[in-house]
Amino acid sequence: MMPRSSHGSTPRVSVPGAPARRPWQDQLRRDPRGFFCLQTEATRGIEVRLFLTPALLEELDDDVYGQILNATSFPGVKLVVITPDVHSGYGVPVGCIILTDAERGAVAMGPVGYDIGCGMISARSQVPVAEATPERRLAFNREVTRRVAMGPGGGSRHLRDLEQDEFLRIVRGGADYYVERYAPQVDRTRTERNRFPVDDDWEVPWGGRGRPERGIGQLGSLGGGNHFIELQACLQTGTLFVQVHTGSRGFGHGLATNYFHLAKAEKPDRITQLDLGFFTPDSRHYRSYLNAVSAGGNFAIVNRLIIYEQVARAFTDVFGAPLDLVYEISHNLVQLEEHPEFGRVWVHRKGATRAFPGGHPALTGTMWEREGHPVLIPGSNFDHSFILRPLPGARHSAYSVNHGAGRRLSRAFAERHLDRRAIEEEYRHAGIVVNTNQRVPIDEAGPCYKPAGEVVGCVVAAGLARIEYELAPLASLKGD
DNA sequence: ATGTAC
Repeated sequence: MMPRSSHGSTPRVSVPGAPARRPWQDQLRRDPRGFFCLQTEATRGIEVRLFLTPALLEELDDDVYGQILNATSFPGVKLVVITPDVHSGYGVPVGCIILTDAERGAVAMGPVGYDIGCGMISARSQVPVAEATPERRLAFNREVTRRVAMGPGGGSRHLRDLEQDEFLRIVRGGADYYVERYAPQVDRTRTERNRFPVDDDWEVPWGGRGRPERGIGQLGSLGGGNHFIELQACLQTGTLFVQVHTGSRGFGHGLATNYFHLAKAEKPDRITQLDLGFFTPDSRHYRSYLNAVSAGGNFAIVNRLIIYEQVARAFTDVFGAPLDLVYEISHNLVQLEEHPEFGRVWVHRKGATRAFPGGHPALTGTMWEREGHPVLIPGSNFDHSFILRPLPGARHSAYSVNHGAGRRLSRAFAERHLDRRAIEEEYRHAGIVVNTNQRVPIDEAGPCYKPAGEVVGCVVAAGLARIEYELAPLASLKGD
């Protein structure tokens, strides 16, 4: 039996204090290419493209506007794109893409964030959905819980006591090194990038502010917050899928913290928080920070591969069949790309996912060159997730789409106003097994997120991507 | 996001 759509029953919760109409909305003009455009004195003449439905626009927090203006404030910005899952971040919105000039522009820190390289990995099976009985959903969660550490502070279970030298080889060599040395069975062609290049003369700032060395013992651990592992039913194939969301743990966080303090020391008058931190090419830390992003990105990729292997073992134990990797991709990075309108640019994706359609030069010679690479979009653990394929229209959004449903309720608001018992009962009724005790982290529950179908619908309507697979949650694992 | 602030 195919599970029914769950997102339709996600209750709309009105956000208190949001005025019915905000003046900045009146400055938006509709562009015939399928987005709203904001280009004013306040944006310094920089074009901001907003991919939003009127309803999603209506519910935006007031401070998102201020954060959009922050996003236009970095030196050498050429374009800012807002995705339909946008919500308030720290200084720039989560759900934005910032293009800066590759030769003279800034590489900005906030638009990469603390969780450098955070992203998704998805796998599919040929196991019919009916095999996932309630008992097996719980068994799957138990088997995964045995193999993967979850929650803040969680440590590595499979690369314990890693020597610093070997850790360095991993964060320098990325998936190329990891797969060759540890996991030759993993298909390396199914990652967004196998390895971000790290200069030989760059050194991890061991012992620096942020202490990135705490990441050494964390390879293969999930983390907390919105990181998760999920067993899913695919509506198109009628088979089981699995999806993982995780990032660079204490390593990326430590690197981001370290370089933020260096940026602050350089421009104490201007840079007061990570979100406003940036380096221009004349900074002595410019190349060094880019190396840190590469190393953090490599950690995140390998972290996802390790967890995927463990989840695949759990899956095989419970369902007696293998998982096949679909794709691995980040939504928190800065990468050098060639853009038809803007030339060579640093593309910062903060809660946004790369979306190269078929025919994009960067895909030439890969298995994705005709149809584009898969794009992995999680919904909440009470809602559907999606695997998309980019379309040529994605050139208007800097070859990017959203990264999820987008938060709608703040964690604090959720803790205060959501009814835990009622929510846990809803999950039980929907047959969604949460962890091994059905305890739903309340600040991560379904109502905390926008309806994924509405958000993805906006991306589809704008011609950025098409839906390849829609996935309903069966079992959800979250730390913390 | 994060050995959950300075």
